[in-house]
Amino acid sequence: MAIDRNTRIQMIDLRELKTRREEIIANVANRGMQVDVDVIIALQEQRSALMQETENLRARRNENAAMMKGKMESDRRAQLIAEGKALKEEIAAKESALEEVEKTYLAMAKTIPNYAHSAAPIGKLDTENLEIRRWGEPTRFGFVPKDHVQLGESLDLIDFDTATRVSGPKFYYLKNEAVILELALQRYALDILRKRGFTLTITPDIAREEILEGIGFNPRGEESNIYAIEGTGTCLVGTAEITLGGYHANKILQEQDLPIRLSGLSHCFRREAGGAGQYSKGLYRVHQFSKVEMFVYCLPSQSEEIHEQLLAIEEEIFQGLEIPYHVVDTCTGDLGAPAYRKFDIEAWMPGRGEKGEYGEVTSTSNCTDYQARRLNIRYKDAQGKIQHVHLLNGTAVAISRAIVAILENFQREDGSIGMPKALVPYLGFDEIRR
RNA sequence: GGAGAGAUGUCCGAGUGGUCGAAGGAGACGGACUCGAAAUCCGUUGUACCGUCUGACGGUACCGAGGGUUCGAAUCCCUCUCUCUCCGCCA
Repeated sequence: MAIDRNTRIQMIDLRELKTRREEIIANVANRGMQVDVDVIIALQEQRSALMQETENLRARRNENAAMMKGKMESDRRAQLIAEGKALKEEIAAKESALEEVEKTYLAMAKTIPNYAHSAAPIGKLDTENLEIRRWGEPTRFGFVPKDHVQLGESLDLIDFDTATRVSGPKFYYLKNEAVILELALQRYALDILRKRGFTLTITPDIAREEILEGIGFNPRGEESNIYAIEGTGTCLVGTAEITLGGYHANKILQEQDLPIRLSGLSHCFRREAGGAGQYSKGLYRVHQFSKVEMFVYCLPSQSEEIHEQLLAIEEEIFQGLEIPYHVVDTCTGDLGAPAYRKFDIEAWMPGRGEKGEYGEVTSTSNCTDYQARRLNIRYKDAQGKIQHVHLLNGTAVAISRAIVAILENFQREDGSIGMPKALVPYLGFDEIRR
């Protein structure tokens, strides 16, 4: 019965499936994904045909029922009832056939990724991302620098061992000045966002599975990075992007209210299943961290410009922290299904790898209408036409990774660590020393 | 956690199984009146999908969600979710 309710669950505009077929096929290939577009088109046609047949039958049923409103001879009535019963069976059969086709159609259609920006570099691996800008030079030391794990231990700032005993691997206690540093970073970022017109929020750390799916996360299954909470239909959020995107789910927004800029401070939980490896130690990849996230709802015509603005804010934040970084334009294979274009900031981390490396600290994506379609977030334009909004997200500061960058870049030969000037007012101290 | 009440369009709110996509009111929009405004009067005012000569149109679905009964369900039955009130617990 309620089949067409599910048709909302789509990502790209499926009405464009046939008209943009070549483009979609090329995009799937550029992203290194496997989606058989022609099978989906065939299913779409089947679905449409079955729908028409079903609807015609329903029209006849309605007509038949309407004829029985008044009084009539019992013979006539008995005849109409018999016809109605026959129709009912036909409809049920047709509906279940339709449901079958529809299920497969939608399941496959959901795997089609968003279109990609024409300027996004084409490539499969993150090593094919394009460096578009570099700020500052990698920090040089007149001594052998330590990594943040050593620094955190010697200065009694981070305790991984106890956290492993209490909570498991990839958890940590922040201690002493590191606690103040976390809070200072949060406040520093929030103050900048407030000046840039964002509404500040602290979001729930738990969200419903539908919302996770709408944003494009996969709440279930082996490969899922998400912690599901048994028996509740909810999950621990992987990022406030989820709760900020869910904020206006199923709403029709007013054009004059756009763009809506939200920032969210939340904990972020990642299972990182099977994520052990070279960079598994330390704060870089952990099960729980705090993050200040930016999220924007806007008109389609605004999204590219706002994407640049989000990147500019991220750069402002890291320049204020005096941390050398570069910006990469993420290649098609590394975009993920919802993103149309994505920029990452990778900060210089002296303790990473042999001689220091850049490591991702922020990421900002323009998801165009892809998430909005799933979350059913629309706006009414001047002509009264209802259209999907564009959604963008970006990291203001992921605290754990920012701490990695600060500890490693600001370390001194005597083992103490200086602090970025911009943070001192929030910290109440300008170095960490034992 | 226990007990009870409820969920209808942008909002409030009515709705004996057929005449209900849904009364009435508010709001919004358009128009009349006015120098202008208020008041008054008239009209318009949901979304999605399928089809189409893509234009106005035709059809189907939607009264919290899912299922059932019936020739026919906003209306009857079952399940779930959410909201409110009271009690308990608690930061």
